[in-house]
Amino acid sequence: MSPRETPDYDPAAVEARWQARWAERRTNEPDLDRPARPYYNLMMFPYPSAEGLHVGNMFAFTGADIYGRFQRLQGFTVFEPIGYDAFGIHSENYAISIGTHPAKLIPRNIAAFRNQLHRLGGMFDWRHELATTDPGYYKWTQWLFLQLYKAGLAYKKRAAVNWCPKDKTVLANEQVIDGRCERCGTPVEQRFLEQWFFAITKHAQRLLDNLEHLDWSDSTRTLQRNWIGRSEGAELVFETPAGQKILVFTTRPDTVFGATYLVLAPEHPLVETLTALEQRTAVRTYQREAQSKDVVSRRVGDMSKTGVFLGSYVRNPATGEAIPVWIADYVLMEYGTGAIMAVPAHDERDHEFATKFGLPIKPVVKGPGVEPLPFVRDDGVLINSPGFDGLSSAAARGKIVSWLAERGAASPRVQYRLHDWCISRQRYWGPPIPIIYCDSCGPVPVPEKDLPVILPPIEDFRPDDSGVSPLARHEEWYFVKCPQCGGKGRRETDVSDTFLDSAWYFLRYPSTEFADRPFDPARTKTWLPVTTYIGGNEHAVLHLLYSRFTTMVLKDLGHLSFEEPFPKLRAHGIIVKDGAKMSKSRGNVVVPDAYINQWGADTFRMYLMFLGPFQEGGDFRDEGITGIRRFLEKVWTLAHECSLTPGTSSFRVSPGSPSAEVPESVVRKLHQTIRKVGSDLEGLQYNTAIAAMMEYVNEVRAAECHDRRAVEPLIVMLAPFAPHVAEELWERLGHQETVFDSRWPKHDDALAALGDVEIVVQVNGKVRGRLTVPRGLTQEQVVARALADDGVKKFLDGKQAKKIIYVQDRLLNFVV
RNA sequence: GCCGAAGUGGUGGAAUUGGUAGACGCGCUGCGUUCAGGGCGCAGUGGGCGCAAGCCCGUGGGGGUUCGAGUCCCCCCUUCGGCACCA
Repeated sequence: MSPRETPDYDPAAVEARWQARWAERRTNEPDLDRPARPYYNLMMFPYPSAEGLHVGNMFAFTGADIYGRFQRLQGFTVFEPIGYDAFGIHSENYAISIGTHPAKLIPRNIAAFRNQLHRLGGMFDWRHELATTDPGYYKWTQWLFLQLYKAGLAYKKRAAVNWCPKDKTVLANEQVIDGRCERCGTPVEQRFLEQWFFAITKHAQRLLDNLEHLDWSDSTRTLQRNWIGRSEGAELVFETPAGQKILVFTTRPDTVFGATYLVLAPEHPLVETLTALEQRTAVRTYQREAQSKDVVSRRVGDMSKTGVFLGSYVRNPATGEAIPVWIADYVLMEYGTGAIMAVPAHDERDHEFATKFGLPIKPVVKGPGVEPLPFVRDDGVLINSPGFDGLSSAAARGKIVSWLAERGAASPRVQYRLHDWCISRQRYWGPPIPIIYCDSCGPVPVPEKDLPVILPPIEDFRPDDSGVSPLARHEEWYFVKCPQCGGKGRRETDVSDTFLDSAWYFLRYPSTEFADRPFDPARTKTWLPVTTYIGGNEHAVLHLLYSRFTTMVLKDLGHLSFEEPFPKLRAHGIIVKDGAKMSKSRGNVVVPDAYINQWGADTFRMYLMFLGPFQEGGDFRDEGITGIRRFLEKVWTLAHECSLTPGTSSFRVSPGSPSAEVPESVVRKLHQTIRKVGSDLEGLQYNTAIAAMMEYVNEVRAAECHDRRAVEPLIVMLAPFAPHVAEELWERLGHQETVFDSRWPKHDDALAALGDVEIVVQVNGKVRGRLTVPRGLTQEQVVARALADDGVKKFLDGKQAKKIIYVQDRLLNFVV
């Protein structure tokens, strides 16, 4: 049989053809109402920047798409939606910088993204595309706010906030990196504004506990655990002579006998009453300084201790001694009670402060051995603590708290580092928070029937430094009748945080066509929670925590039947270039479109996956891409060289036993490859899966095997990685249906173990020979053969082996 | 400072989880095809010594456990992420 003429592989033509065909045949549109085996394959949606999808996005989406396509070949009905996280400061700032209105810019960016996503060949169900900027979407973001408001989980408070003087807006703590604005790098200042918060701390313990049962990586769970920051300790009461109680939080109640002074945060409400007359000026000056200090110097920059004595004293509940009260900005109002008992002998910060201001240092814990530090940080044995001396720190903690509790001076307490979620943004490009302030009724939620509160089109959307959102300048929008009494009202002018948009988008995807509900109960029951969520580790904390919180609340309110949205999460790594993160300033940004044009999407997809382990990322070097292209060319040729023997036109999962057409070496390698590629795909180890397919191709070529039964399973395995060329070859091999409606080939362990094995023979752990023997020999049989081997004989040198170690079919070691 | 991850050829990275270190790819070298270039094919490619067979060394550094260590234990160094005056 003469091989057919092999046409050139033209990726551009193949890819255009199949993208059109997928759309035409609705290949990627599963039946959402009656799926056989629903599988919700979710990837983190992108923010549509003006630069277009970057290599990092493509890497992430390709890896997630491969996973979805693989699950489909396993027989699942896979729903793989995509959308755009299009509100937010980043979009708005970019619009400002190029002098365009975001309402014009964003649709343009989305169109460009959509185009790129098509070209990448993802298995997206385009019927369910969404954008958070669509009023049909943010109507329900506002609805979500109202549900939290009604449940008492959304509240307003005046709070010190991070203020970026350049972006002229409040930043969430999370948007402050090293005391600087995450976006523009400007040092952040402190301001006080009325802000909307979500009471996420109410669920801190639940968010922490549930982590135990999630199929997430340990590192991601650890990040969340640290972010929630649970500390166990006690609240102790220190009384003033006038009987006022000051509460402090401590994790070290065992050191209370060593508390020689007390420190309040400068903003602490009791500072006023505890300040002695003669200290009033000094205290006020210090308070003013602390407040005007920007967050950089208070939190990060200058860590040297400052403070002022208030001129008054409180009683240490353990010793009964009067100890001085100070204020210092190393004590933070936001954490604990805003007050600490200072134990300079056992805390580094207190030690520094006490040394600087000449305060007494009283050791109450004896550490093990000689201490290199001037203070003992670690647990030890108590001293100078009447009634408790000799106890270990751990034992003393409980006993001292109980002892003080009897006199009402202590109670156990758990403290979290997590703060409530500030969702207010004094900006334009976001969903308006649906609240109306009425002169007589106060704050009134916008009735659900009046949603969405449309973001009004305003020409000058730029923020100014008034601390008030630009929306306040739009008078027709701003002034509104109170929905309760019909009186004069004004709208809330803050918009909500982008993280709120993305905290529920996965609930919307299956239900995008329903205008009258955020998520359809039947669809939600079928598709949620998300089967597998794949995304970047940069969202390990905030997005994932907020989504978990939102889901939890919706469950409590009866809208959902589950409380964890992402039972299975996989995080991918990042793509670097020349060992450094890609960035415009470094000038090492890779523009992916050029690569797709030059090499085709299939080659590009596979190359990205071959760079390194998906979950770790890798270094982008364009030299390597030729290797993938050569591989696809080889597969192309192999498929065309197959003999199309009549009677074998339907797909066979395996060529069966070795035959004249398919030799043993190919059969064995095929089954090994099916096994390896399948388990690698399940574990997202795409780089080694590709290597395994390459090895298989090398084997088939070396054996000069031209049988379709050796090639068809390869095409199926290749399909998740290079869907276009796989479809093309599948069709050319005579199949009518999409390759994605076929099934993953089944491997047979017996066929994967065909033939002889090589056994390594060692003498004293060093390799001295190799034997090719039939599988399954006993130790005696292998030893006999090994002793006949010249190389082995030489090293045994006539000596008797003291010990022989035999690993079946693998290794034999003589110890002499 | 605290928490986490990682250090393997010229290079990106493999290694059945304690059992042949360097799979697969890139690059490089030689040969072939070619007017030439590219492409493709074949062979080689961790370091040292050697004509060769072969021997010795080798997974950041040092020590240990083991018949056997890239893998486990202890100490140290470096890099990258996260948190950071959180009491």
